Amino acid sequence: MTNTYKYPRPAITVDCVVFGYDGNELNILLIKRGIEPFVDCWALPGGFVRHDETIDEAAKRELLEETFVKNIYLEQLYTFGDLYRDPRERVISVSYFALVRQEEFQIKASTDANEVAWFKVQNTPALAFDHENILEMALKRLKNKVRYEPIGFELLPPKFPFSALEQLYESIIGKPLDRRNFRNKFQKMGLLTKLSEKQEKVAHKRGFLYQFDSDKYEQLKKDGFEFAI
Amino acid sequence: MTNTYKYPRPAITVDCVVFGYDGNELNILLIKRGIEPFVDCWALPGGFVRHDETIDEAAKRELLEETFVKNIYLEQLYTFGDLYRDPRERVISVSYFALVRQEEFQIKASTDANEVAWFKVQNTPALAFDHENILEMALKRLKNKVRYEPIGFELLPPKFPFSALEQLYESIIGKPLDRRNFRNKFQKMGLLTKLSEKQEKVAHKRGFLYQFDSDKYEQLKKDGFEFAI
DNA sequence: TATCTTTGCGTAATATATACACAAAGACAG
DNA sequence: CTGTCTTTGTGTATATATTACGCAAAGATA
Repeated sequence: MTNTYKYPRPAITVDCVVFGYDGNELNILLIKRGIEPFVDCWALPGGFVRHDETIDEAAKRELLEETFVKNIYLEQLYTFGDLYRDPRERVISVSYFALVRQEEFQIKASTDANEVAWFKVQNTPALAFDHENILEMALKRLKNKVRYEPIGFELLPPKFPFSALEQLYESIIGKPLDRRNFRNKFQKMGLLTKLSEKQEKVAHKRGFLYQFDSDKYEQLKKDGFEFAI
Repeated sequence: MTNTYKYPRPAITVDCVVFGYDGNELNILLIKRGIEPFVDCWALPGGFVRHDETIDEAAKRELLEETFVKNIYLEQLYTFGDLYRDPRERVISVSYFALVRQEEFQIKASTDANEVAWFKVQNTPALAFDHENILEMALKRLKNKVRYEPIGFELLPPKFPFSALEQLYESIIGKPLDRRNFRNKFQKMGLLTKLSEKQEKVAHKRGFLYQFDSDKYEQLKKDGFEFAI
């Protein structure tokens, strides 16, 4: 590293891949752009990094502005730095990967004259810029990560029946799991607390609700436990 | 994303964590800084991203300038964007993670009046900026990655005895492995070609040399094979 | 020729992953 | 209130993978 270089410098943005689960399918949050370039095109929520905030703060802020949800699972994904990602000028984008409980989430009606909507991951529209690449990378990361870290719980409500957990895993991994083996494995891990409450308003036998025990998880990790499914 | 923002903008750098293996220990390449800030302090090789190159190209270029090695294993690691990483002004750094065959490598004597040297990973000096954080992250990534992708071969010479492979894995993972189980596992995978050549100039029974068969690996991957050790 | 170090190999014991089926709960329709 | 439908809840046998472990032969050196 020699001396600080001069202008022109690339602009820096953050883009967030926000995953939600509606109890049925894995969804992703998109906004419809109100301005050029790619006006009226769907895109990942994101924006410029301010000079007085870290990149993580920028991601949190953008997410809050778009989703009104705090204390979300958020991690950095990858940085996209090709030359012509943005037709206006050079823009380097640090992408983030977020998981939200779609239930708790209120879609903000048209910020900056933007539409905001959930799309099924399996059925997304064409996206602005290189956002399809970003989404693809996020999906890969989610699929890998869900198998060796208990991040699935970030997508579920705090109390859930076992079947919800299984369906979530199936929809992320993309293939069916054996229900009995899945239950056995999870139960042996001891990360789930069985509540006395049951599901309500279901047209069949009601299942018990469970809670993820994050304290227990932290404790087990210290002893070398490795989550895997 | 609204409109392109104005100056001031952060500067963008790349920093490379270059791992090498000398047949005995895992090493990392550092340069001694010739200018302020952190003059005379050891640091990761890196530098500013030019306006006409992608960030990957910047990393490759910096690496070539420092190491004279091309066609290296190189992947993006993480982007560091805290406000005061660099005391001069705001600098966002995209870090990369590289593996080189230390044998093939020629250390360039004092570029820009800089010293360049290999350090044992277990015995690194204090580093400039937040480079210790970057190194820590790179080490974690390496330890994880070496277990589920055959990247270890990037550090070894093209022909190596089985013991070299085992020692490499042990020094990366940081604990001893059972020699027989390690061999069995690797041999069952079928990724190694046994050559008719043997080790030379060793004061004990000479072992056969092996080669990593990357074509076979690509082929197996297509059929759903997953490398793991 | 004895000594030293490393190579090269296989099997038994244990743990983990997979495959698989049936009875009970509860809503709803008739 | 009875039958039907769907989902819940559970256990075992089999196959597969992981771990632990010891001994003879090669080759250099003294």
